[in-house]
Amino acid sequence: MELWVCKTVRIIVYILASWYSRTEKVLKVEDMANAADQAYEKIGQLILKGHFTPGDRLSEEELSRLSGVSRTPVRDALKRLEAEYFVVIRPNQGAEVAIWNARDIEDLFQMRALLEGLAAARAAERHTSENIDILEGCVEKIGHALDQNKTSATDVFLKENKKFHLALVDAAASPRLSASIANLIAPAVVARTARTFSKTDLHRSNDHHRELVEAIKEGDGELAEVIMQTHIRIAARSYRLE
Amino acid sequence: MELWVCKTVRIIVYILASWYSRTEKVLKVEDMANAADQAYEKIGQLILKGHFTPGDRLSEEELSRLSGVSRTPVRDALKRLEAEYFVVIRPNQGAEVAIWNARDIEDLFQMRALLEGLAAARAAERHTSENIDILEGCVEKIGHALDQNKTSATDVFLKENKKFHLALVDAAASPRLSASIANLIAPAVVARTARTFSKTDLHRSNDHHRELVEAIKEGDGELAEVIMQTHIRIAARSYRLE
DNA sequence: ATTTGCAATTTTGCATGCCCAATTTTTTAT
DNA sequence: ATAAAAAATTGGGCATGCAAAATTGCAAAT
Repeated sequence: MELWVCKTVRIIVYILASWYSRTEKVLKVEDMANAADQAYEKIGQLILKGHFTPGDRLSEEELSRLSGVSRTPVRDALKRLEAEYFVVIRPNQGAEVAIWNARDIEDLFQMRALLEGLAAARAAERHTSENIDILEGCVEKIGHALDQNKTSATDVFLKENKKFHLALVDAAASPRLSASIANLIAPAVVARTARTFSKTDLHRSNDHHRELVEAIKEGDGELAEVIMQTHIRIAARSYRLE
Repeated sequence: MELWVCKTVRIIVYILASWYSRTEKVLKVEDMANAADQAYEKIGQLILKGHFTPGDRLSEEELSRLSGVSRTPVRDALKRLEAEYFVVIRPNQGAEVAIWNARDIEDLFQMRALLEGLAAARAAERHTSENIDILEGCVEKIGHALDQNKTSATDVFLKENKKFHLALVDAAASPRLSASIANLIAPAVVARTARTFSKTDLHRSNDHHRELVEAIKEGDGELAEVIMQTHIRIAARSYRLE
């Protein structure tokens, strides 16, 4: 058993960068017709890739050139990024990349734990059978991928994990809650994009998922809430530890 | 004692409309130079006054005429109102006044309870002496106003209550948390703008405030958190009962 | 009578030009 | 030489014109 732990492959997981990743969002939008979306994606990528670093000033004209659209959709994009705490806009003084400290990250994870916890509780009260099917499907697929010791397990985990969280928030049937949570998820990427997760971490994570589905199916909102809070606070801990 | 209860003046309190009221916001902004702010205020007022009712379509051009500014700042205003859940914007299909049901209101109060609770906990850890001075000043003034049986007690309560909550969120020293909470507070106005509060309710509310300040001064974050959650959930209950 | 397709109108989304506010630089006076 | 004031420059805020998408109305066919 000890041997097994030693053999555990420490997989590099771009956990937060791909969890609810921005690149995924690109793929999800089929046509990419909107100029504003285009600017939003481009600016987000520039920040994530490090072309702009926290504190850098973001000139509308420069962003307009870089993203290939005019200043109007760039302004829209900056507004969206401000809502997601990626940038800070001061009236008449333009925008700059938001600066993060340990406190900010801590607060964000706490906010996520509380709100996603509430979402889990609501999901327990309001779920449909379709919601459950999706959630169980995700748990199933991750479990199956982890049982086989393939390297693709990571990819499956990331994909299905994202799907799971989105489906759970969706099951809460609360547009405002969904919107608030969506705004909290992206920014964690800014401070640190890569994390290492052990296979045991992935197993434990999926155990949480399984427990969540059980609680939701039984309609036990309080239980679902605390499981979700635990789930996210553990993720926050891994995030903290280097 | 029974007599006293009977004599209790049931004060009409535009509790939520003035708690963190929009009209107050107008006064707070000195110059009112921004066209976008102007549009934001005007549209908000039109919704609150009932000129637009939930589900109504909001044409940019019409709003432009009504607010006296061009369509660009109107669009900005609509974006802000969307963030505050006042309106819903669908791509290429314009904006409409958000429709609320009991669930939505319930969720909003829950979200407020959780996030303002977190703010209280953080305030307990991060407060400065200036924060405490402001908080104690508010409690003091409300207490004094309630002791004298003047009708102006209501006005004092509304003003200082608002100040108290803003100061507490400010003491949490978390910009993201402040922003999220700010977005949650305004929309409760939409569904119901007037509430009746008894004098005992006002007393109890200020007792909560007093307890909060004590917990924060002692650095007891957990206590501050549950007090704040209780405080808001009780407000939500009064809100529910007709 | 209901539905489907097409056209006309309405309305949003985007580009661009102008104006004013904020910042920086230069000049002048002490 | 330093500080204050004024001028210039940078850049965001706003208005408006144009193009594309959606809604609506009408007509025709099933």
